[in-house]
Amino acid sequence: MTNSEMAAMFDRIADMLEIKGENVHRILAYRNAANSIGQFPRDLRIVAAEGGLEEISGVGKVIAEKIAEILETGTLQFYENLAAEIPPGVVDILHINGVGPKKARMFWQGAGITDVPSLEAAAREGKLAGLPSMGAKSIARVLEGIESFNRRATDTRTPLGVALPTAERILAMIMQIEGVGKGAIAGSIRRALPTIGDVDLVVTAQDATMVMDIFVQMDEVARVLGHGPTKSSVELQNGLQVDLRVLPEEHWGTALVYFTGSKNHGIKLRTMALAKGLSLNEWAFTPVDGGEEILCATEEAVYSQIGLPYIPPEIREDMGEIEAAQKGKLPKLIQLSDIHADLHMHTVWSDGTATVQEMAEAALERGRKYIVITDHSHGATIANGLSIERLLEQQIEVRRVDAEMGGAIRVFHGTEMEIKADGTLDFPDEILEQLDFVIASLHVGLRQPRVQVTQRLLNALNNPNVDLIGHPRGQLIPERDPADLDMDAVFATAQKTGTALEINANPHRLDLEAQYARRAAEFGIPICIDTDAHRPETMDLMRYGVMTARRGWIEASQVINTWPLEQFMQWLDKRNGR
DNA sequence: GCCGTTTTCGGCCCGACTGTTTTCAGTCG
Repeated sequence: MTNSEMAAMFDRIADMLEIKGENVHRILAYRNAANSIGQFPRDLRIVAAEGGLEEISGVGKVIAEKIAEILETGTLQFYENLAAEIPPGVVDILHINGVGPKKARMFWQGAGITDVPSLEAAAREGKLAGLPSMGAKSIARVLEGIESFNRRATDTRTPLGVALPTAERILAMIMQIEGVGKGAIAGSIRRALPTIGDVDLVVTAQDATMVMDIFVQMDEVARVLGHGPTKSSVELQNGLQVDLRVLPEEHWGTALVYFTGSKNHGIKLRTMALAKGLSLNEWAFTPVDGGEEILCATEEAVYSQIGLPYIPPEIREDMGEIEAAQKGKLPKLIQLSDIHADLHMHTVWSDGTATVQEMAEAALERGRKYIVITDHSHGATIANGLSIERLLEQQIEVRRVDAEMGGAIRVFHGTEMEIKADGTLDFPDEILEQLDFVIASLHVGLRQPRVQVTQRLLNALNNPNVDLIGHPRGQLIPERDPADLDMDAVFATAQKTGTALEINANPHRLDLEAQYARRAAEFGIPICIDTDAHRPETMDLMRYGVMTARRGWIEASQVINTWPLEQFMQWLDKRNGR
């Protein structure tokens, strides 16, 4: 069982305990454990063998024992017992917007409703009307919630690459409204999660009423979920939920911290504030023994009030950032402006849409100082991969373009080579030696058993001609889970060989994802952030890779393609034994 | 169920909006 599958199991336990009406703090404990496990970058089997499960935040004696039972037996008796007691459809009902544990339990035990279709039928046939607190409006709300539930039944979360542009468009529209001062995208988009539950926007205005009225009447709004004086929520036609908060400007700092989250980061800040005798919310710090409120117009002022330096939003996950801040050991995170190169892109030679020349010019326009042309190898038949003959032919063209660019941008020749299903590489060493830069990637056999798929990656790492592993885990967001890789073995090998690992900036990949990138960088493994562009415009997706790297605590010096050209060439020379 | 510069027991962050049992519980973030 993977970490994310185990996290899902603990989340489902929390759901079922909620329906049973268990103690809220016990439920929260399962949720916190699920959250920690889901973000944990190491294989729990190894951690369990080392006896270190209880060192994971939110995992105590009881949950550690449950993890061990899952690892040993493949299942958990506690979970099975709950699942036997509570029909699975009742847990689905809990996930309908507007239905919480109390109503889910009431529908089940009060009316014998055990799945979403029968809830919908009961609502339409008027059978909910007799239940407590189910007036006409509540019934209509349930039906709307079911409609939305069915629409997002396949994937509940939206890729960052879809949510961020939508959020930017809507925020820009709101900023046009008279009286609006500051505005920002907050929540999980600002923290750069690879997938987003809903869009959180915060703006300042002295009079929120007009802002709210315009917001809920936007053209692309499908329905209004809530419409209050400081907070409104809408669902867009594309299914995305957008929450807007409006506050006067003097509350900007506290509001932005509050709505950026994460929840656990915020809880820790509020707990620290309480230790100083201050209650913290989105409006202000309030002394608990009375006295004047302390307003913060900036986020810096909020952190300063708690005695901390500013913490960048991407690492606000309660994953050690507060402790690092206390010790003055926060990383100096990479920025988009640090990027000088793009080392993974495709052209018409394989499955790209532009020529070598056009890609070089597009990269130059974007301020890149050097690039590598890395078309697919012949094993990637579906992508029109290059034979050895075509690869060598392409090299002549790349050299010509490089010369013609006159030094304004350097254009290197490389490949994105298949790691074949049998574990061998697609080009022989004598060919690889003629290339400037070699990426090896998994595209096939991603569902192979753990030992087999891991060994293929280790084979590639152990080849001295391979400089970079492209999108190491092989996930596609949101539709394909990563390969079942032993990442501890991958990191140990990459550390030994000095091979770089990629953060693929394409929002459908974001691979390595942040928690693995963070661990790789801790191992001293070089990181490379690439767009994997198949057309000139997709070079603009670099920002998603940088956001992911920031979320992984990564500094510019750890990223190859922030280096000046000379440093990059020295690194290549050293790898090639020159 | 977790956790500790108040604590190994007794706490566990905080507020907005909605609908309804009209004074507050349920839901959400």
